[in-house]
Formats: sequence, C-alpha cells, structure tokens
Amino acid sequence: MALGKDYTGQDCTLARALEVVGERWTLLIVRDAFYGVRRFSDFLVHLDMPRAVLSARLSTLVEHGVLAKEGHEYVLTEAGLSLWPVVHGLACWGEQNFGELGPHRLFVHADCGTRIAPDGTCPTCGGAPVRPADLEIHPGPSAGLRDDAVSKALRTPHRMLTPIET
Amino acid sequence: MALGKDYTGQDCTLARALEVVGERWTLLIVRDAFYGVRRFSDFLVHLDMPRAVLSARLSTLVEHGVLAKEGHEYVLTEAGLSLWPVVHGLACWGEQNFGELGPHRLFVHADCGTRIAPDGTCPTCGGAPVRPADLEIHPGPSAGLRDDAVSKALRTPHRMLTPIET
DNA sequence: GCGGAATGGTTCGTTCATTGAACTTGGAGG
DNA sequence: CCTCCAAGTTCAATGAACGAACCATTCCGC
Repeated sequence: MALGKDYTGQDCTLARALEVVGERWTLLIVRDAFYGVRRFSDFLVHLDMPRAVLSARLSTLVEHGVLAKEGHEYVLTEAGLSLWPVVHGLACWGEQNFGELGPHRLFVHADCGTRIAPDGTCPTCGGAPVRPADLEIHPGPSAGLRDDAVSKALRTPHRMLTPIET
Repeated sequence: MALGKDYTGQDCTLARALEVVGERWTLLIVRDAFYGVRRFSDFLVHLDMPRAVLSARLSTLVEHGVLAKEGHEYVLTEAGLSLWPVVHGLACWGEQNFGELGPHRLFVHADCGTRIAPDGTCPTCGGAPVRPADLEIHPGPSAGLRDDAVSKALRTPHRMLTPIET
C-alpha cells in the first residue's frame, strides 16, 4: 500500500478492499478512469504523479481485476465499475465537509438531465442508483484551475466512461 | 497521508476527502469507531498498528472533525457518521470481489432483523438507507480469527456505535 | 530500411512516512 | 506523597514515494 503494504491480521473485508484501492493515488486513478481517462500519459498529466508510482498502481489494479489493459488503454472492469458508489460517496463526503466552493464536477442522469443525489439515485427518476454509464459529467460551480490538456477535456460535458478527446 | 502527504494540485473533492481519510489505517480506525471502539488502547489492540501512527491518525481525524475527543474516548461526529455509506460500500465491494469465505460481520436493521443490502437500504423496510445507529452487528459466516479482547467483544452481537465492553 | 519523435515504461539516488521498541506524561486511587 | 496504568512521544531503522534520467517500442516520413 501507499501505506505499509498490507493489513495482514485484519479479518475484515474492508481491509481486503483497502489493500487493493487504499494506497495513495489509487482511488484518484479509478476516478479518472470513470471520467474517461484511459492512457498512461493522460493519467500522468492529469494526476501529476511520479511515473513509477503510476506504473505500479496500474499494474496492481490490473492484477486485481479493477482495470483491464486493452492495448495501451486501461479500462474499468465490472469489479471496477462497481466501485462507483464508493468513489461518488467519498467525493460527496468531501464536498459536504470540506468543499467550501462547491463541487468541481456535476453528475447528471443522462436520461432526464437531473443531477444525482449523494446516495447515487436520481431525484427525478427515483428508484435504484444510476449506473455510471448513464451519467454525464458537467463542470461545476468551482470547476478546475488546472490547464493541462486532460483537465480541459474533462471540463467539456461528456458521458462517463467514454474516452476523452485530447 | 500514509502516502505522500497531500494531493496539492488536484482540484477535486475526492482528493480533499482522501487527504483526511485516505491515509493508511485511517478508514480502519473509522470502521472500528462505528463498531463501538472508543479508547486508544482498544484501537491499538484491535488494529495491531504502531502507537505513533494511531496517535497521529486520531489527531488528524479530530482536527478535521471526523472524531471528537471526549475525555479519553474518541467518538464519531456528524461528519464521521456520514462516512458510513463509504465504509459499508467499500466493505461490501471487498466482500463481493475478494471475500471467498463470506463476510466476517453482518449488519442487521435493528427494527426488523433484516440484513441490509450493499447499498445500505433495508430490503424489508425499503426506502432510505438505514442509519448506523439503527444497525446491529452480528458475527458472519467467516467471523474472525483474532482472539484479542476487543475482537472477542466485537463478535458478540451489539448495536452499532454503542461502546464495546472489554 | 532508416532517422526521429512520441508513447510507455524502468532505474536509481534522495526524501519522507511507517514501524516497533523504549521512554515520558498525566491522572486516579490509596 | 507514592504507585500504577492508560495515553502519548521519541528515535533509529526500514521501506515507500518522489523526480529526474534513462531505455524500449511503435509510428511516421523519407
């Protein structure tokens, strides 16, 4: 882990999960994958992290079946897609407790144009949580300050999981 | 962070959240707090982690308003309680993808005795996610192997957030 | 097929966090 | 005042992250 390395001795599925996605940078990589980032260099530019660490993280994510490597692209697997509630939940928690300026990005249900609730459901359509593939990403009130190519591409509204165009 | 230290440059509420709860051990501490662990020595025995790190993590959690220190007890604040969906979501994700032996603990809606769904709702009662205070913790099919006093106390069914008895 | 650039990594020395043991502090009880 | 115990700090050693430099492979025009 970005941490020690594992949580041996912890008899808890949370610990198992954290061994996979609990290291530094890992959840930000997964988040970017939801946003449509797929290429090594795009992760690198957008996350502004050491190449060696990105390489290591992508490897362990592939190894554990969160991402799949297709040619030079890293794509979320089923297991990876099922992390969406966690990623979205943490982002909402951060926004509610530490986001003085409001969200940087809005997640909108593509079918009806409504912004989804923190619990992942659509206030208009009700019912089950909206799947990532049915979401669009729009820039929020405090949309980013970064001016790299990937950040700019992510600021144009687009559907989640579809590759960004740099 | 258990990691570098922060995610400066990341214009994302997820990064802000990870600066607070993304370090090694931190989410396990929060999990234990939900389970009813409150004292320094109990966290120490149960998590089997270095004292210095526990001390540091508890300090930053208090500093950021996730825990409140009451005498020698650390108790979840409102902000801390609102992390439940994330903690539960991650634990479920770990169980579904890496938990060959089934869950170690079951979370049961105290009102009706039904195990809650991965999305935090009660299949019987339906509707909104069940609040942590309305949950009971029961040992699951692969309940723990650890034999420290805290692990034993956590294996006896009890209501979430109520202090354990060692 | 050959040079040259772009992409996708690996290597390696430095810096910083975690680890674990030893030590200190601060109350509570007698 | 003295003892005990939980809580917390200090410190040397280990290991991970960092960042710059280097290597490999592919793609392109020629």
